[in-house]
Amino acid sequence: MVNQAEKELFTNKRTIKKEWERDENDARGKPKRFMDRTGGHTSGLNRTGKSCRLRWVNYLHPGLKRGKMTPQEERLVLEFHAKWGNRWSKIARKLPGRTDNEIKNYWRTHMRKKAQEKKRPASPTSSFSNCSSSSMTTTTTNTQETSCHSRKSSGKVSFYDTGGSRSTGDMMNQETEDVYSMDDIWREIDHSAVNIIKPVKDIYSEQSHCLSYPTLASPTWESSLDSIWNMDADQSKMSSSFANDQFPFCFQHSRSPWSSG
DNA sequence: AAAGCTATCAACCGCAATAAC
DNA sequence: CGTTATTGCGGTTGATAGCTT
Repeated sequence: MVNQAEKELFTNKRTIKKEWERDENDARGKPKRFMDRTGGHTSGLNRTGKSCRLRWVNYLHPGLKRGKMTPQEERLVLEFHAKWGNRWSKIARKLPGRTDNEIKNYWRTHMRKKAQEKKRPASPTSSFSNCSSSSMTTTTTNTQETSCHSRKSSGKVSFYDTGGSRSTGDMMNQETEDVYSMDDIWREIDHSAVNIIKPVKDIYSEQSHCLSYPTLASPTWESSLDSIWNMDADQSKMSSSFANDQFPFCFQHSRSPWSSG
């Protein structure tokens, strides 16, 4: 949680450094990596505007939830991933307080776990170690569309890219030998999990474009954050205007507050 | 207690799209 | 209208905490 004084540190880019110094020993106590390998402007910081922005979005944002995913959230991630594949930002918009990065990380861990368990000799209790094992949902078809969407240009193949029937690169081939393939995982999910859980739509109205979560990290920010998390893919096009509306304190300049130029 | 292993998650990379000049 | 800067995104890496042996 970032208090008012901390928020105000963002009022202009010059204060970011202060915030950074303060944050250096933040609650988690983890040392941060301050290397900037992008070679951009750093404004005396070992940070670019870009990395500042990223850190705000993924870590410092007062509306972010902390802690483990709830069973509901896990379910939602699975549901929406089945729908949209690796469209993490889109999924994140449906999960108030969660970032695409967080969801991505979760998914990666999650799928790795699944892969490992699956790889083990068939065990009758084989499932995810958490409740999400029973929360897998129906379709896998859209994952193909997904992977088309991901990595438009580089053609890299991700470990956690659920891949579908996409042509597999070297990495995937390797995985077939070393690790349980994502295709297999999805097949497994298909076979085992259909109808196990109540469809997400029954829990949260999709029409609302957002899940009305009972708690947000910051009540003060709730209303504004709602609109952030409510943003749909198309709405996100308006992100620039959102920036001005939601974070007036940090967007005093017409250009980005993160830029150091 | 120490070493090895695993899980977690913040941050980096690089590309594309968009905005500002 | 071209150039440059910024933002958004998905993929990936690596440090570290915590667990196991």
